[in-house]
Amino acid sequence: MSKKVTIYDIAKKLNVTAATVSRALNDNPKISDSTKKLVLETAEKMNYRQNRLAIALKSGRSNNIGVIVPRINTNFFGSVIRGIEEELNASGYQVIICQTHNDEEKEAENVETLLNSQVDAIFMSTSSRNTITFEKILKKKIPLIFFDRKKTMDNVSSVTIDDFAGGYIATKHLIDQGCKKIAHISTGDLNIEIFRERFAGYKQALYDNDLPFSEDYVLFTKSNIEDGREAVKKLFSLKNKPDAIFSASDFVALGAIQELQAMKLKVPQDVAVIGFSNEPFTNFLELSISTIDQFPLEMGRMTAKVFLEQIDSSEVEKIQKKVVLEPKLIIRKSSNRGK
Amino acid sequence: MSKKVTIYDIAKKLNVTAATVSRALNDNPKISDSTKKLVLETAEKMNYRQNRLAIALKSGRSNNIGVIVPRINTNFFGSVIRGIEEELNASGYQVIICQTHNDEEKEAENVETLLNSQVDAIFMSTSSRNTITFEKILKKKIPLIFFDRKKTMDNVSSVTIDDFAGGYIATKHLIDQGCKKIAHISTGDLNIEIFRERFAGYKQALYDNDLPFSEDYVLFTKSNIEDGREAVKKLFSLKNKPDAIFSASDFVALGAIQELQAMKLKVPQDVAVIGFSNEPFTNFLELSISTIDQFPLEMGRMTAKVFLEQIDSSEVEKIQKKVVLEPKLIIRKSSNRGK
DNA sequence: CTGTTAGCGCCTTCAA
DNA sequence: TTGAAGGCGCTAACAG
Repeated sequence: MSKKVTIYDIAKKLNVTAATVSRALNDNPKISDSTKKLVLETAEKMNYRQNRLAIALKSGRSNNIGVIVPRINTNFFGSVIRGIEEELNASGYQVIICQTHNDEEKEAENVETLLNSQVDAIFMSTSSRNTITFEKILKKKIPLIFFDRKKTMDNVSSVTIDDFAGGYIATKHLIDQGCKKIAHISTGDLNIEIFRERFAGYKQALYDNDLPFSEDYVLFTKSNIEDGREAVKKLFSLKNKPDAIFSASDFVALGAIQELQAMKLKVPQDVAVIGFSNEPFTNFLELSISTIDQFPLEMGRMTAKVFLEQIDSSEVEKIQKKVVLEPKLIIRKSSNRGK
Repeated sequence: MSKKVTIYDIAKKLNVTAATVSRALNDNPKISDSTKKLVLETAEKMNYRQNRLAIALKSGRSNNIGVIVPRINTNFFGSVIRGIEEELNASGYQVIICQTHNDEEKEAENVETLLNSQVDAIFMSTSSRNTITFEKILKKKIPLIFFDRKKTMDNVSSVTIDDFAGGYIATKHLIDQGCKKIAHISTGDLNIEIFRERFAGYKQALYDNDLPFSEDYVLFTKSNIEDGREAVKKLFSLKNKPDAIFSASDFVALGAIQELQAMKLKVPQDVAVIGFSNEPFTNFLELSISTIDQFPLEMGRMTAKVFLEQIDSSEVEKIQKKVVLEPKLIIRKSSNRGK
């Protein structure tokens, strides 16, 4: 009652061959309705369950997709993965999760393992500087799709938001509130495209509105609350203090606000603040935080869709699709001076 | 350069047999150092990568673990999965994620698919009332381990927190603050053990401290902020209004506090509030919310460990281990009246 | 419509 | 120490 039931077992019982059983199970037209029905019934009765491993080995397709993220327990990545899982599951795929903790080596290991597992594609939000790991994937002819933290490469699809636009509209919004001395706190280094883009959007907005750009107003930190507090301490020790902060992270924005309030500065009157990501907590606060929505759920769904389209299409031409979602400005109390 | 390299390819190149290659690759002692070295080098050179599917089919072990949760993009489940992935990855396992959205049918489907995929174990936080799905798993002799939302069954391990204790210490804490009319907002129905336990802990604490229990003070809702607001409206339309609320969800606690403040009631002076889960946002608020920490990361790690121990041990006796973590009371502003 | 055969990539006896 | 052969469970020609 516990050992595995194979198609041979049910073939034996019915005095037919395994091929017949296989055909019946797969709705193959070349089979009589009577035997098909018989097979299906006994399969049910014997509690048969197909072995996807065998099918995978035979067909060369595992129906598994590998997803690599820095870590899974953040709202952003959790939501992206949720979107991926939902979309893919409906098409019969399963999702294998890997975390890198922003470690390049770990990321390379994960890729290696996923390739060994014969995944049909790899979706990733990369933490790597170089691209050799990715070339390994492409060499294997398996689709690689970036989401959020992409790397610009040929033959690779990606789903991102327009981070430049995100940085731009965030900064423009602060300018519209009357701010003239806008600081920017960036998280991570500029090797990561998304942060480089947000920074570029910030600069462009300043430029377009005839505001000077100052190196002193740009800080690079990690993405923790405490980093936000530290950043504010530094910014407000300058002789020429800023009157607004555009943070590339909601957590840093929160820390910044906490520190500003500790310094008895009014938000948004004295200093307007806007974050990035629309983490749920930004809306729970008494002083709710303005931010940029990245639509992680849609990003995940879209990533899955891009893959599904890609495999549906003729293998002849490799499609590479660069989907760019529009970020959305969400104005809340931390930056709203009522125009 | 792109087609799959198998052990046969490298065998051919070396004029040996695939078996020899296999042995070399697996550090089999029965092989000369020279050929082993040669094989390893050419394998490297030819960019050989083992096919885990084939090994899985051969060995009957896929080295994949299925994890089933209601949904992945919450801090709690995200953190549990993170813990699981970290612990398991170190032992060469990969994690396949499935979401149920609290739907029993979906859960059954997920189990079915995972079994077909020959996962070596299933970890789950169940949304089901009945246990027939689980019996299918056990019949297949593959380990089933519950975490958080368990179902009491034989031959099944589980890792949970002591939800009874959680409900108890939360309620006791409110009593210690001088509250006498303590309401309880439960999320989900009482078919889910964790909520039943928290509720039981609440009642026991009242009983032990000679406080009366009243049905009027117990509400069942979903787990959204809005539900918390609604619950408070109901509770405060009673003639005999409560002076404290123990919510089984942080989100509901937040909604409750918002509504209380809207009603011009002081928290914690007029009404003390405590939530459950220690969602990060509870600590970000100006009026930080007291809560019960469930140690999700540890829970995930422990779940993985229980599994690893289980397979290491002799197969003869099925170990079933019921690990119960101690929840921790976290006192913050929403309930702290300074004794 | 059904049976036979072969093979996906690997490991593991059993011989040599 | 190495080779030969069989099989994990399934599907896909190719026959009949």
